[in-house]
Amino acid sequence: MGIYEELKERGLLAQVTDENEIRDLINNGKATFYIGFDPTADSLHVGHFMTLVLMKRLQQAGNKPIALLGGGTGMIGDPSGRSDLRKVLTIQDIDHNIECFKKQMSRFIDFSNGKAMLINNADWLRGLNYIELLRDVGACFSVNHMLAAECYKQRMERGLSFLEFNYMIMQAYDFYYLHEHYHCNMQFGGDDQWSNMLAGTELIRKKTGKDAYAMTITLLLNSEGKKMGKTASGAVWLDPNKTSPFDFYQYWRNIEDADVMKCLKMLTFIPLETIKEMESWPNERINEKKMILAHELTELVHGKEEADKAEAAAKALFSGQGDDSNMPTTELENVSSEGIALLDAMVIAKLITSKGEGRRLIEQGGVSVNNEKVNDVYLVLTKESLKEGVKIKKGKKIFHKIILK
RNA sequence: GGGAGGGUAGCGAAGUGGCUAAACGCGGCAGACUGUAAAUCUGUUACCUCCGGUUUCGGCAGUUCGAAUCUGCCCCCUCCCA
Repeated sequence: MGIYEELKERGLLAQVTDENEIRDLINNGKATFYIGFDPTADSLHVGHFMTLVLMKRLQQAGNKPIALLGGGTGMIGDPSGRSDLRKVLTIQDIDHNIECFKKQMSRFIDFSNGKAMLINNADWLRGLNYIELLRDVGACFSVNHMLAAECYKQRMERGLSFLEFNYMIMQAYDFYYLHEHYHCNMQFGGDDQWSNMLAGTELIRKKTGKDAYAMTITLLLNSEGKKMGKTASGAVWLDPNKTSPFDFYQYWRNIEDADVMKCLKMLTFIPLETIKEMESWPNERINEKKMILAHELTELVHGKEEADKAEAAAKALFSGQGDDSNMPTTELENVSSEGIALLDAMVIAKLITSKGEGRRLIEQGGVSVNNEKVNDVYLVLTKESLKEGVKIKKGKKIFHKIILK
């Protein structure tokens, strides 16, 4: 089975421009493909994770990946599928975010010995000359055609700025540029990028008469049709300082039953035969599958050691066995001799955003300290207990240790 | 440039002088039931030292004993005409 068949089997492929050509290219390691990442935040998140995993798969199959950082396109902001205007980022933000992305990417992609490239499109986009670009590239685009694109549909009703409208042109130009300078013959991306990617293949055809290919990856949606990797408090990040390995593990440990097999197929490197076998497991083993998924993904992102720790911590907390020394912890300094009010400690540990919320939680019986339910809103954690470390449980699943430094 | 309609809590959306910290729905959080799942039911959902007090309805300035609600100016958005 070639890599193309494997990707298909895993449910990763959404749309392709030319199935036969693409199969031939990637199965035989002839593709130099690029995937773009716009630096909209200072860390990659789960949405990027899937594309990184895909890059890795293709690299393993002998193809050459180009990770294109959007230092130029990020200044415009992609309107695809968005209902609102993106916040315009400053050049400092963008460059900072790019540095953060670079560090994280090398975990997944092997950049050694020219096996992969990391390029920033700021290198050519920021220096473009408007008039030249219009004559050179602008002439190749039909506004009528662009307006008909699905990705602008939502925005046609609510307003689309000229700035954002140009995003497609910039992305197409990237593909053309990479095609000319780096022999890039294929582009991958999320399915929401399809229109932008097609614009690129068309531009290349018009400018050079050559064919280039595009392929999109199925967006990772949960059984309710929402994008995965989002929680109430925001995205699930790959940066351990923004989403701890424990929380990352728990995110996957807690996914809905209906999504487990899909995530195993799409996100892990577990061989398909093994996954098929897991599919036949009886329903009682559903939690086992979730643990495998959570461990596997945590290992990919944070390494085996962190994954083991997260798993041990989870086991300790939820089934009372194993070691609880790895649960998320906040260290306090300067606690007065009377100790600190539980509510204050919870605010510091970011378990609650206001004391009002904390009071409500306690009144509703949602807080435990060292496995004892708290009834007193004014409970004070003594200095002595803090030296040993105090285990706070919020709701059913959130555990946090507070300890005196 | 002209005309019309808008901007209310995380989102959607009521309210059009005091009874409104602001209906309702979604989302969120917690409780019950469970399998760290889903579904369901219940409670809760601005902030504080929660008796009580403080700051909110695009912004600023007014009218009034009292304004999300009235007036003026400004900013932003949508639609129609040019």
